Amino acid sequence: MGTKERHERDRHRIRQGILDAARELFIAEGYQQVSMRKIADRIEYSPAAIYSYFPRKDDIFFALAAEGFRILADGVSAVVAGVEDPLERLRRGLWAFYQFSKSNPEYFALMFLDRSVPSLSQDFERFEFFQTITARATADVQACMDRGQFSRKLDPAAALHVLWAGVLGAATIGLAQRLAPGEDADALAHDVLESLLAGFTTNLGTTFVAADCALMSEPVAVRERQNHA
Amino acid sequence: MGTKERHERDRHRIRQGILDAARELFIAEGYQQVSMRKIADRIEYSPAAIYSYFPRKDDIFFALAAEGFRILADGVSAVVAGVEDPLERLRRGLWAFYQFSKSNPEYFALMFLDRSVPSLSQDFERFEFFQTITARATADVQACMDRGQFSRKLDPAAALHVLWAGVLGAATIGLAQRLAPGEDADALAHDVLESLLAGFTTNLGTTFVAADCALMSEPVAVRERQNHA
DNA sequence: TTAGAAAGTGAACGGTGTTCAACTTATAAT
DNA sequence: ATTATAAGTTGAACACCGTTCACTTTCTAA
Repeated sequence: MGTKERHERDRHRIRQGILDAARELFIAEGYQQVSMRKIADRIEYSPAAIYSYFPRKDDIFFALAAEGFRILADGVSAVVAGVEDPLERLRRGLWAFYQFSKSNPEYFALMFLDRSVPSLSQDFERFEFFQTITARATADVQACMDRGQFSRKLDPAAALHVLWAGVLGAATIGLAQRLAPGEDADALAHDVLESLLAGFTTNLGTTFVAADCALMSEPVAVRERQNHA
Repeated sequence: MGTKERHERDRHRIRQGILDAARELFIAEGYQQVSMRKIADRIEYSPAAIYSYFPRKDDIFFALAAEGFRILADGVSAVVAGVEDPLERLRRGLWAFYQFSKSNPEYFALMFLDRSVPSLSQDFERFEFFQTITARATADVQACMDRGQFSRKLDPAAALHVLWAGVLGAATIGLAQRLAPGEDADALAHDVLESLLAGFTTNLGTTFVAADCALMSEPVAVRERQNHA
């Protein structure tokens, strides 16, 4: 009979309980404040019990990041759905990305900023996120090129990365509160996005390969003179 | 007699020793790995002794971040020195910023990414960095506008923030290794920078105020349905 | 020489991630 | 129904962490 199945269901239920507790702490107080003991308190288990569900604390955050990618992908999809113009689709999708950084700052930081969960770098869920979202977005860039809204010299995948990096930077600044007081993070994100899109209409020979990159590479000598007056 | 002065010198010397030890650990192993006890071991004092020089651990990182801003400002200044063309000055300065993120990743993360040292948000040294560097860079943007290299509709300060955000985003992606394998962070940074500069030549009505920002603001509903199959 | 301040320390507090021998519980086989 | 075995859970411990504080040492100034 289905005792095995019941067992599996129970395990899954507890696993979800751990994730739920972790997520609540994580969203409310941030990555640093989530501890195994706090999670254990919340689910009324001992801290050691968690380790049979998640061998390392990082694995919990890996799972949360996977959730984050799903949430982001859903959000972007929802915003883009039904919009015909590819340029407008790009605009809205990227703006949804920025909005995600505002409404889910902890998720955003975990997914794109934080380097203390190294397993995230070769993420699996991120790969799925890339599949569903970037494939569509790359096609949109291509469509913009075909329609003459973008320069035909662009590499669509590279161009998308550029847009992504720009919005990521604006979101990061907004999040880290590294703006002078009075600056508006929304305006910054908007301007970055529009500037990049405007740049893509230009066909003034941007190569989008690392071609003339070497010319700029003369690295800045910074490691010296760390002691000042 | 100068016993008072000697005392002050001694205190300064030990203070520097603490910073040196912290910096070595910090550069070699990252923010997370620096502990008061490790610093104390290195300078052969007890952990408690540090607290009379730096009341909180954060204060050490605040001081390190101040160093970082000095190093960055010097690096950018050195690269920009002697270059006449304002556009080229911007290009080189921003590229130096990107290079800084590669050669001093821990400094970069501490200064621009990390949110766990909240005192950094209202930094004093950062203010000086803004004074020296952004004043000059803003003037360069203005010069580019005057020469017709940039659209005359730009707000120079806002435009500089946009450039900064773009490069920051590319640097962040390079640092967090959130790129698909095979992608080149240098090429990305280069492309972001050139795309933005290209966008600034366009005068297709980018307002650079949060004006039409509201139109895009329809926030993405993401907080629901966090449980999937 | 001595009073007093300054500097430095050891031990502790409450926290962290993680491990492991032991204990309890529930299943499966006899 | 009893027992052997597996699964699940736990308390205690280990080695860390930032920080505090009573105490000792060291040095200066009177």
